Amino acid sequence: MVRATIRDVAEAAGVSLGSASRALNGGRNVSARVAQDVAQAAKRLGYQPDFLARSLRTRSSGMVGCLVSDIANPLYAEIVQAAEGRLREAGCLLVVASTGNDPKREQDAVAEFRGRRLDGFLVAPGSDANAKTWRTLADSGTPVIILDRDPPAGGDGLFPSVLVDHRGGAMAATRYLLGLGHRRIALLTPGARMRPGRERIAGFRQAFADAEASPTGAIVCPQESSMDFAYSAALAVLEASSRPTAVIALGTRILAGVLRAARTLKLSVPDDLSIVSVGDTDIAAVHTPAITALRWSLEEVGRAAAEMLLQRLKGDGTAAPARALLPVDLVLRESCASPPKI
Amino acid sequence: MVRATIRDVAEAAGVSLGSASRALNGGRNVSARVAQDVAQAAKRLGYQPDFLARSLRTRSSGMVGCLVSDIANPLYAEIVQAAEGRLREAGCLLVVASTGNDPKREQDAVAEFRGRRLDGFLVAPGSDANAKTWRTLADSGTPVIILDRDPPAGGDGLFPSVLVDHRGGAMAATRYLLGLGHRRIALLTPGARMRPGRERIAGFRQAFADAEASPTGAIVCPQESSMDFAYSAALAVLEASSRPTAVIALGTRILAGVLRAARTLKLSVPDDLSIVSVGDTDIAAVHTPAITALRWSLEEVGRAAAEMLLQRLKGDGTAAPARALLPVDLVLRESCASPPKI
DNA sequence: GAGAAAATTGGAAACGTTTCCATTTTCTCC
DNA sequence: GGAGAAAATGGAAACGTTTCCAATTTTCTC
Repeated sequence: MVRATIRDVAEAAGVSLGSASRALNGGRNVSARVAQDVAQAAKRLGYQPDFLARSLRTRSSGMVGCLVSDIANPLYAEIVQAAEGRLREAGCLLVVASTGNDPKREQDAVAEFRGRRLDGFLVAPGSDANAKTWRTLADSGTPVIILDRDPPAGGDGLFPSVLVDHRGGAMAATRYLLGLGHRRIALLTPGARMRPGRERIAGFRQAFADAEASPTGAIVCPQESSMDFAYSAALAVLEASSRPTAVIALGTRILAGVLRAARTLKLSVPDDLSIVSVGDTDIAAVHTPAITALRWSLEEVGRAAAEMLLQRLKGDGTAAPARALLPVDLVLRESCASPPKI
Repeated sequence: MVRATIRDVAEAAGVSLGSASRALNGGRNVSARVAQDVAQAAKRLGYQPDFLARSLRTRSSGMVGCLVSDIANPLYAEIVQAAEGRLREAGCLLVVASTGNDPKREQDAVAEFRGRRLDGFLVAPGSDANAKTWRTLADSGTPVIILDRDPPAGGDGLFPSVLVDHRGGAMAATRYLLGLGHRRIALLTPGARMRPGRERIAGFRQAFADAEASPTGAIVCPQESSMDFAYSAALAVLEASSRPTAVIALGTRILAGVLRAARTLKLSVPDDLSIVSVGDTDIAAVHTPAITALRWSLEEVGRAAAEMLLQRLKGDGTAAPARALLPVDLVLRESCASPPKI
C-alpha cells in the first residue's frame, strides 16, 4: 500500500494541488468549502505529509542536532532529554552525535549536520582550545547554541550560550569549608581545559583571596576521568605530608575515587575529612554519610538551550546573542564538619 | 554565500548533470576523464551534497529513530550511545525521542518518524501490554528492532529483537544466595509488566523450584521507580515478621532504597542482610561494602541492535527475524555472606 | 573496415512538497 | 448594476538530487 500524497488528496477533493496545500497548511486564502473538502479527503486517505519533500522546498528540516562528547554521560543525557522534550513540543526532532572529544569527529559531525540541513545545533565542544571546531561552527551558517563552554577570545559575540555558574558554586563550597574552619582544602575537578574546570578553579581561588587567614589550597585535575585515575590522584593528595582536611571533589567518578582513597587511608568522613561533591547522580545522596554537594539543574540547561534555539529559528536572530547563566546550589548534607584538632 | 549544487559542479566540469551525479556516486559507467574533472570541480567549489534532496529521490533518509521511555536513564543512554556509534560508521544519523511511557506519545513519535521517512527504528515500548503501539510499529512499513521487550503473542515472528538474559541472571543470583544457605530471599524488581521484570521473576521462581530445601521467597515490584517508593517497599519487606536474610534489588533506585532501609533498621551488610543488585552504575561498585551485582553489556545491546538494523536495511530482510540473547554475569563483591544464625 | 556490442553521455522525468503568478470568482461600495 | 478591490483558485516552477531512456561514442569481433 503506497502512501497517499498531497496530489491524491487534491484529486479526491476535486481541487488543485496548490489549493490542497494551502488548505492543509495555514489555511490562508482558502474558502471554507475547499478547506472542508480537503480535510475530509486527507482524513479518508490517511494522508500524512512527507516532511522530506517539505523540507527540501522550505529549506528547513525541522530537525536539530546535538553534539556532545558522550551521550551516555548522565550530565549530557539529561540535557539531551530535556532539550528533546522542549523541541518536540515545537515539532522538532533531535539528532544526536557523540564525539568522544575527537576534534575530527566534531567537524565531521557538523559537516554531516549541515549536509542534512539541520536547522540548528546544540553543541558542547570537547576542548575550548580547538579553534578549528569553533570556526566550523561559525561557518555552518545555522544557529548554534553552546552548552556550558566558552567560545575562544574574539569569537565571543558569535554564539548564544547556556552557562552554569560553576564559579559561584565552587566559591560557595570553598567559603562554606573555610567557614567551618578548614585551612587546607583540595579541589579536584576534571577538565581544567574546559569552562567548568576553569570556572571552578577561579571560584576556588577567589574564595581563598577573600579569606581572612591565609589558607592553603591544592588544585588537582585528573586528566582522565576514570575512577582509578581519580583514586590515585586522591590518594596522592591525601597522603601528602600536610594533608588537606577537606576535599571538593567535582565529578561523580572523582567522588568515587576520593571515597575509596579515604577508605584505604582509614579516614572517617566527616570527622577526619570533609567532602563536597556534585549532586548529579544518586550516589552522593545515598552514600553514608550523605555527601554535601553542588547541584544545578541539567534539565534547565537542556530546556533553556532548546528555548534559545527555537527563538533563533523563529527569526529572532537579530537580537544580541543571549547568555543564560544558571545558578549552582550548595546542598548541605552530612559529609562536612569542622576540621579535626591537630 | 550559497552552497554549490551538483548543477554548479556539472557546469564547472563541463559535463551534464547526470554525468556529474554518476561521477560523484558509485562511478559506474563514467570515464576516467569525467570522473577526474568532476571530482576536481567538486573540490574546488566545496560541493557538499544535499542529503535532503537525495533522500527525497532515493526514498531513504539515512536516519534511524530510537524510541525509549527516558534517554536520561543510564540504561538507555548507554544503548543510545553505542547504537549511535555503530550507525555513524554506516553513515546513518540517530534521531532520539523519549516517550515517558506514554502510549500516545509512542504512537505520535512513530508517526513522526514515519513522516520523516526514517529508515528504521530501535524501540523499547513502554509496556508490553499496549497492543496499539505494537500495531503501529508493525504497520510502519520500516524495519523495527525491539530492545529487550517481548512482542505480544501472535506478533512474535514480526520483530527482530535484542534481548538480555534477565532470567538466567536472576536464576544465577538466586542460586548463589541459596548456595550460601539463605532460605528467605526477597526479589525487588521494577516493571513486572515488562520483559525484564517478568523474566527475572521467572528465573527467581525457577531457582526456587530447583532448590533442595523449601525456601520462601517474596517478590515485590515497586510501581514507580523512585527511590522513596523503593525505600518504603524495602522497609515493608525488611520489617516483616520473618524478614528475608537476602535481597535481590534489581535497579539502581531500588538498591538505593534498600540500602537506606537497611540503614534505618540498623541491619549490617552482609552480616545481617545479603544484597545482590545491578551493576549498571558506579554506585554498586563504590558502596561500602561493594555490592555483588548482575551485570550485562548495555553497549553490546546498542551495538547489536544497530548491527541488526543495518543488516535489514541492506535488504537482508528475507531472513528469519533474528534474536540476540545477551548474557548476564554475576559479579561477586562484598555484599553477600551466609545468613546470620538465628 | 563494417557491423554489432558495449560503454558513456546528455536530457528529462521523477521524488512530494510549497509558493509564485496569472486568472477567475466573490465581495464592497457607490 | 457595475467598477474596483479583495479573495480564492489553478497551473507551473522550484527545491537538489537520482535514475531512466535514448542518443552518441567507443570498443570489440570477424
